[in-house]
Amino acid sequence: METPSSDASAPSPWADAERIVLGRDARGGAVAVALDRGGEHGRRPLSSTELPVWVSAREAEGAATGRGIRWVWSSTAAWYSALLGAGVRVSRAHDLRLCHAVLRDAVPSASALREATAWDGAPAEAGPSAGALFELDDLSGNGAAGSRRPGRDGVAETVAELLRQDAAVAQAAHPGRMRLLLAAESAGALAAAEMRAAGVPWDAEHHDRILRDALGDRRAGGAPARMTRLAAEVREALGDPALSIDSPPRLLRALQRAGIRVESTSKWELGEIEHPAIAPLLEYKRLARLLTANGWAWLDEWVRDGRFRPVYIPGGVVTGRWASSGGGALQLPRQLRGALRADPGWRIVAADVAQLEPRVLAAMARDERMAEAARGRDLYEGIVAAGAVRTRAEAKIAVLGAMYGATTGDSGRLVPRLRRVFPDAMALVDAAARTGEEGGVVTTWLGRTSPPPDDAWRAAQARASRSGASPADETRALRIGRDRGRFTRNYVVQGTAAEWALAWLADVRLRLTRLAPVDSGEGAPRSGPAFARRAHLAFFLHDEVIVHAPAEHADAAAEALREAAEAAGRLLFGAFPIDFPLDLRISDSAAKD
DNA sequence: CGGTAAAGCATA
DNA sequence: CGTTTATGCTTTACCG
Repeated sequence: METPSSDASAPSPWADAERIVLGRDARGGAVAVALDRGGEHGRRPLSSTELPVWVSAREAEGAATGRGIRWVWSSTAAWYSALLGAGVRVSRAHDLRLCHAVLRDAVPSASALREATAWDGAPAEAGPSAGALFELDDLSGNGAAGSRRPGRDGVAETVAELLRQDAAVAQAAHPGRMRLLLAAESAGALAAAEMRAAGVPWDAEHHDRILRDALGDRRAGGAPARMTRLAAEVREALGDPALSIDSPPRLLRALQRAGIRVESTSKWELGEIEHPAIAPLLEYKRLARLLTANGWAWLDEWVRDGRFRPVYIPGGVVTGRWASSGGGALQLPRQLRGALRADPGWRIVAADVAQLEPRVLAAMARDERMAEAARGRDLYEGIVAAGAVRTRAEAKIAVLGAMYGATTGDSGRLVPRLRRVFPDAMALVDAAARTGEEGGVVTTWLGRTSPPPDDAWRAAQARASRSGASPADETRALRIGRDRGRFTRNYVVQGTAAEWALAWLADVRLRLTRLAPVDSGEGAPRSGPAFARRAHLAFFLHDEVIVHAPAEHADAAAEALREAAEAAGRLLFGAFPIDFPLDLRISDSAAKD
């Protein structure tokens, strides 16, 4: 039930396609409602067996006519996971729950939308350990439907919410940009569901080898060999044979008893100390972290049949970045990247954007000099060449300080030099910080809007502005204000970078559908759904995309990644001369050198 | 005993 | 040449 690939051009994620709403009727069965400009024109009940067949047929028709379909549903995590489980893939969607969250904050005048509070909050979704994806029967009311939020999947409510969202988009500050944002957000949800279904190709034996090399042999009922030995060295050096190293308070007391003057057991504080206990202790902590976070227990829980299946949460971070739940997909240590390994006959095509955030800042601010410094490979070298600072290391610290709001140390000292050379870029982040300090909201390039100040901010400001406020109240209000300023300063940059990355991901996803599937048999993936028989997205991490591709399509996949990056830049910033160069690697694994 | 906070560290 | 943004996860400590 593959959707056919078009020969020449990939479908656009942004196209103004025909919309078909999927919802549930009173008995819980699926219903499709076709909408065009004049309104509803056709309604069709679908049994749980008809649904995937019908969706697949409409999708194929849409591809053939060139106009395409945009599927509108309450939640991609629920509806699309079920369709994928039945082997059906779609090109475009509109995820009402995700788009509701964006519009609610971005268009405060859309009161009908704000009042539809059933759309707030988390989606009904399968738990991370459930393993099984959603069943179609859940959508037709026979399964765990009782546990789902009522009132959101109903077809009337689904159509009503879409109309509220259409009205809200029209009221947005920049409706065109908002449409792009909603399409990007929804495309990201499709990609997340597909990546979960396909899984990250994961070599459990290689992972096990990394663990044994680092930790030593596995011991039943105890810590691995090397950890046990390091722990003994630490106890010996501290003269405390019974010390429990895993307990920070006990460890801290033991360190202090041994005459080591530290206030915490953190590695950056310990790193300053010269004492025979320190080296084995730091090594022990490093290994303990590896064991508990990504050790054999993680492998047993999260890797099955050569695939790691993380749970992505699109839009899970206020800035629009994805979050994850279970599996820790967004915190995979670099040490384990080598276990992300292609199937036999396949390749890992890994791409990441060099210095995405400052490039995005240059483009948003229309800062020509900063864009010039960014042209080519390394933005930090460009900043040195522009004369702002003397070395690449200084440039990096200065740029991070500018985007994070550093005020102290070398970072804070270097930021003013950046301000002299790139006044437009700095004015943008400085203004965002000022707005945040004053309690205002800021928006990304496409219009995602930061949350309003929280209760702590309002309470602190209120206390400080009373007559008779103490100096302590004023200091506290100032500090909380600055904290919020650093948040909004970073929000506009991190959020716009997330938009660029979503646009990139969405475009890559559809470009890859141009590549033909490979036959089962030799070179076919070891496991996974039918759509994963061709080059497919395997991993996404803020500014990095990994594609799993048949060896013969690896170069084409790399080209798709490059073309999509260029397209994303043009989509967001038009003709403004900013480029987004990629680090591209084609290899058997995702290990970095 | 169960739920939550905090520490600490991994990622961008 | 620095610790400033956003997260998730595991462990221990602590509270009712």
